[in-house]
Amino acid sequence: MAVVLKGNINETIATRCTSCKVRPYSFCRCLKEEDLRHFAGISSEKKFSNKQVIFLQSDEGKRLYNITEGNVKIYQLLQDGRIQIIGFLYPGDFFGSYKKGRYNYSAQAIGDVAVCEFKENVLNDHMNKNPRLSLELLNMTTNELILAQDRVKVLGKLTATERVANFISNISKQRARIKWQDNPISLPMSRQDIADYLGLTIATVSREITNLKISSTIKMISTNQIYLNDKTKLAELCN
Amino acid sequence: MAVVLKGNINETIATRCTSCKVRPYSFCRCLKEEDLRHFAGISSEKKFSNKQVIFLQSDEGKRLYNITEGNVKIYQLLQDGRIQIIGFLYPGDFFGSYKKGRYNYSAQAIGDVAVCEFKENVLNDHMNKNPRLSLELLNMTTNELILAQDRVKVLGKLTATERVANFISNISKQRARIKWQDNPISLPMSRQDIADYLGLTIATVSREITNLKISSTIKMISTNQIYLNDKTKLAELCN
DNA sequence: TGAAAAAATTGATATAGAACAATTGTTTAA
DNA sequence: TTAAACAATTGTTCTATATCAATTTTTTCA
Repeated sequence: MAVVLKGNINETIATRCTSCKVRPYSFCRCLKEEDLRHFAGISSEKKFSNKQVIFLQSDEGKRLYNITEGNVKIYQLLQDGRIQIIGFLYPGDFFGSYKKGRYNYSAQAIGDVAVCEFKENVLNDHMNKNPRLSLELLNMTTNELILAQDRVKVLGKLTATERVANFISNISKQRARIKWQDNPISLPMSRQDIADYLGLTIATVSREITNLKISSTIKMISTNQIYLNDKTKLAELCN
Repeated sequence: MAVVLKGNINETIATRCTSCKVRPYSFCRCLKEEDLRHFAGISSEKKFSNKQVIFLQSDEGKRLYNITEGNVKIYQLLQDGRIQIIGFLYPGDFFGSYKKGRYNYSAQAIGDVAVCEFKENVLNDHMNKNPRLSLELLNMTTNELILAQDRVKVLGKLTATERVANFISNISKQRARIKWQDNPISLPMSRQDIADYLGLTIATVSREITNLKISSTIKMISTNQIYLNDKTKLAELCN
């Protein structure tokens, strides 16, 4: 926490953006230092606590978000209460896509969360003036698309064992990407969330985790802390 | 076919683009008439026949495609031969996303297909000069992302009945979007393809179609031609 | 046109994972 | 610190869909 001011010290005007720790992983990384002041002006910071709703699928889609702290789950709810978690998002992830004015999913905080909120029309204006920004957002959206397509494969063809192995392996990789400790890993979400994400039930997820323990592919440090004992074995189980 | 020349007749220089019938549905719709000549120069037309491979997942990802005619299936192959079809693409659809230089899926023609092929670096250059283009491609990619996320829900939570109903309903909607006849609809792909798309087996898909016939929700005109008898009932089955 | 091949349908059986339920482990807060 | 509430694990049974297999229908091409 003491290093937060690093880099600001010699600047006349410090903004949220100039000291933002997730900028290297966010779409705004393409902006030049001199653009940041204005950019900070078109967004506002918002905070959410565990289980707080950021928006619902039925809300009018007018705002877009970038995570600066914590994790967010995005999910679709069916009429009869069935839930499908579309994704668990990390710092630097951009979300809030909508169609015909409605969001395509609901979004909820997992633990404490901070986001940058953008008004859709203001951000669009800014992208028109800053072509680099739309190109960067295109790159990020393309990456998200690739992730979604991989999830289609997971849910369409993989067995329960493969899904859970994949899940653990991906979390480790995801954490490495944003320079977090990638072993042991902590799971910020509940077993129910994991089940709703993988298209399984709690019981099946729990049994598969038990199997991974038995084969000593993983070791549980606590319910939500997993040490990857044997990454090779884990990779083999992924498919 | 006689109408192909319509609109070209008074132009000094006709290009593929000026007479292109899918431009209203493609990312290039944002270009001005005077840009088209140059744009036609940076792409080349390619044709494929049924089951011909457009690219494999293992190929070096350097080219991007826009469908001008026919349907394309994109799919991922697992080591042991399992296949998951990620999507069936239509005229106007853009594809070829890749990560770390490799495509994220393989692409194969269904029936006769024509595409515009772009070299990735040339298209990128063009987007830098034409910011409208990256914004348009961002919009299209966002829509694709929304479709992929809906597929996550279908494969993660819907029953076989719901999946097949959804599939038929979506094809009808998709056809309406590009101004094709939306009832009856024709299915350009085989039952095996439908199964690999929905995460089911041929047998299950066949049984579900039979059920839809029995409940007279649909009527089969031929194996690949379906008349939607009762769209309300079909919508109810969707979830 | 008609025989061979391929695709789709339908039937019988098996099974992965769901559903339901009981137990154990972990937080929470008084 | 301890009981109440909640979350996770484990056990048992059930079911939706897979698998295997036999027809039937459609397509291909000689």
